[in-house]
Amino acid sequence: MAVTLADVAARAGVSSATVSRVLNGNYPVAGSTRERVRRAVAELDYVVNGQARALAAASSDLVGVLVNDVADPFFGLIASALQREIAAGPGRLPGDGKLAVVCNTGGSPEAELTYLTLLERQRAAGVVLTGGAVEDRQHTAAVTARLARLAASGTRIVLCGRPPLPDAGAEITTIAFDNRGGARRLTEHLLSLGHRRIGCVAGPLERSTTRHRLEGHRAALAAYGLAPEVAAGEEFRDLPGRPVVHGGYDRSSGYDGALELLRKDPAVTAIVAANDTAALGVCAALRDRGLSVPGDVSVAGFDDLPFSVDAAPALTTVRIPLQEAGARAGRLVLGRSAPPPGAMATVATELMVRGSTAPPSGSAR
Amino acid sequence: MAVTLADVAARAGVSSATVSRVLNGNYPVAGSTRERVRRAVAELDYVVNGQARALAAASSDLVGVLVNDVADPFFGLIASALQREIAAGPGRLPGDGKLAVVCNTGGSPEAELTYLTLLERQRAAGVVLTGGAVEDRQHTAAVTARLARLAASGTRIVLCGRPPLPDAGAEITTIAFDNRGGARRLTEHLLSLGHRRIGCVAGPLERSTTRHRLEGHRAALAAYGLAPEVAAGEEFRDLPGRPVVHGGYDRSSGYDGALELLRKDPAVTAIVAANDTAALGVCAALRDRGLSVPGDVSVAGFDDLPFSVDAAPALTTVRIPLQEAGARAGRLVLGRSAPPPGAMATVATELMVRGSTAPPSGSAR
DNA sequence: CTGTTAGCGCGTTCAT
DNA sequence: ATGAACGCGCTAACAG
Repeated sequence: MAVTLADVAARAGVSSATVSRVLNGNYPVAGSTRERVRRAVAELDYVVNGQARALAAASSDLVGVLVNDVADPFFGLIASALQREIAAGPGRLPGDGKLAVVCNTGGSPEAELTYLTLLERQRAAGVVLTGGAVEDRQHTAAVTARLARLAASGTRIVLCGRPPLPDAGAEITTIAFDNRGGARRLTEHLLSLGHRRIGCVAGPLERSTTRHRLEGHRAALAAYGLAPEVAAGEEFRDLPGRPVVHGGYDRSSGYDGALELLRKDPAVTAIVAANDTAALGVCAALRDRGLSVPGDVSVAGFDDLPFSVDAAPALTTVRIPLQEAGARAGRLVLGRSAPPPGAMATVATELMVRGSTAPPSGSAR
Repeated sequence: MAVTLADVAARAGVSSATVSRVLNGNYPVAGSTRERVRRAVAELDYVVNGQARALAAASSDLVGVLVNDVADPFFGLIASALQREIAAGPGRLPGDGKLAVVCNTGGSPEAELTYLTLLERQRAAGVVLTGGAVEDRQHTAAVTARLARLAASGTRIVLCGRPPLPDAGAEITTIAFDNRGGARRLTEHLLSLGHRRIGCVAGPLERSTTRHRLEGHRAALAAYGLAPEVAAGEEFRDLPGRPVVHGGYDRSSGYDGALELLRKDPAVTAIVAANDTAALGVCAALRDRGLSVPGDVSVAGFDDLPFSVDAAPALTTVRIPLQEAGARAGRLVLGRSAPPPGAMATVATELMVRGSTAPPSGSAR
């Protein structure tokens, strides 16, 4: 069996309480005693039992990080920055080191709830939910209820890259991404280049990120008099000459979406993709159709993932400071930094213009 | 405070032991009693305390997955497949659902040991170490010792994408990648195209993956009479006309490495990169130098990550079935599938020839 | 089938 | 400054 506190105590000739005090350093212990205990710990290769400690102290050092897709660098970048931030490191207290638990929901609402249960069961110190939320009334209510309970029991909750949950109380801090503004600037960029027939290969339906990006897109069109303003909650339908199709955030969704878009409107001169990965698929589909980018069709992505600059041509996209956001979420979930006013901060996004967008071929130069 | 077993028991008018039995379903309970307990659980929104359960049952449902870089899709793909495999799912027993804890070591030996301690403290059900190992005598010994102790205390250990640890006993199962064979076939491909001055922008020094890929590279050269066989353990030095530089697995390392390589030997006609991400950096550096790929210089990557096919030109690379390997590691760490003979399996790698490699410009066609 | 009784390993009183 | 004793919430052995 594993070595326990009592073993160490026996070896050091003290009581287990003393060993506990030495280990946690939160109580005065005589120097010589401390030394003896330290030696015994080393000699026995003692490692505290996390569950016993958590049970007795009613606290744990686990921080859950829910992501929609670990294989997607979007989440990887957030998670790695977050993990770096909360791990024990030089210049930080040893007990401060929390263990980030990256949980892959695959975008499934059920998996999300399952993981929240698991984390509640583990009495996690904190939970960070990253990326777009599934906007289903019932699911939102279920998540809200679970998070409220977690928060009530002392678990710190942070939302990173998803909209705030107004009904959950003020205990939940939100770091939102300005997807709407970024999308708007992106479409404005295309419009200013002269594009008028702009298609969207959007993300999954009912995902908050998808909705926000489409809202920004529509706002830009509306500003050019090309689309009616869409009231909140209203659905996004195709407009003549401005088709929209939905898919996932992966390359093949982009590929298929582009083909579908071309079927709907063969005359589009620009395509806005759900994200950079999908944009690569869009480019591939266009290439396979014999269309050049940006000669025949301009293509834009979103997120500015590291590989975007190496695509052919380099992708025009919208940069989200994912690492900064992840690090900040880490500080917030530890309580190391104070929540922003209103428990909510929006991180700015930045338009990155590169080679994949250009004036439409028929435009006067 | 949180609802406890006793609360549920009181509410249902039974003993806590009965509630425990209903929850775990590992003991006969009368149907009517079970129903009453179920109702009480639902009404009270009861969630078991994981630590208490783990403490009492001396087991936990945590599986640690150590990765060198969560932001790198190489690890993301392994981790997501693994997590999918070990999570509770349809057609699996509910208690079977384990929680994968993705731990980001950043390639740091200290972080690796820290996480192993943390996982030991949590009495993890299993630990999977993925990706190349740091080949330092002392560190290897430390890791081996820790893993041996973990294994002895019942934690299942699986190595995925790193070489076996011979001294740790047979309890540790290894899924190795055939980096050596893949690298060899890759360099053979370049040689057969007519390249003779081939540079390497290799991975970090002392990383097992780096060593294996370089060994394969050298083996191919040797087969063409272009390099002396290198004895095991011997260092890799430059050969005339076949320069090697070391860096990380990121894009900027590839970029810098390519520039350094060109300084060492401006006449190289082909460059083998540490992985696909670095290869993109290599291509960018060549482009910035006014060299075309593959016109002036051929470039090859490794891993065949999803974006490789969309690079310009598409990358010739070596495919590793990362998802299959991750899923297999998941099954092994759960004990759901039997270890291979010798506790070690090697997954094959496959050469993917694409547009980034071509005969050298001066070659007779 | 169900209740009672002991711990699991540790933190934390309360004494000393 | 140190030790003894209790309890965290749950499972498992033993009765009944």
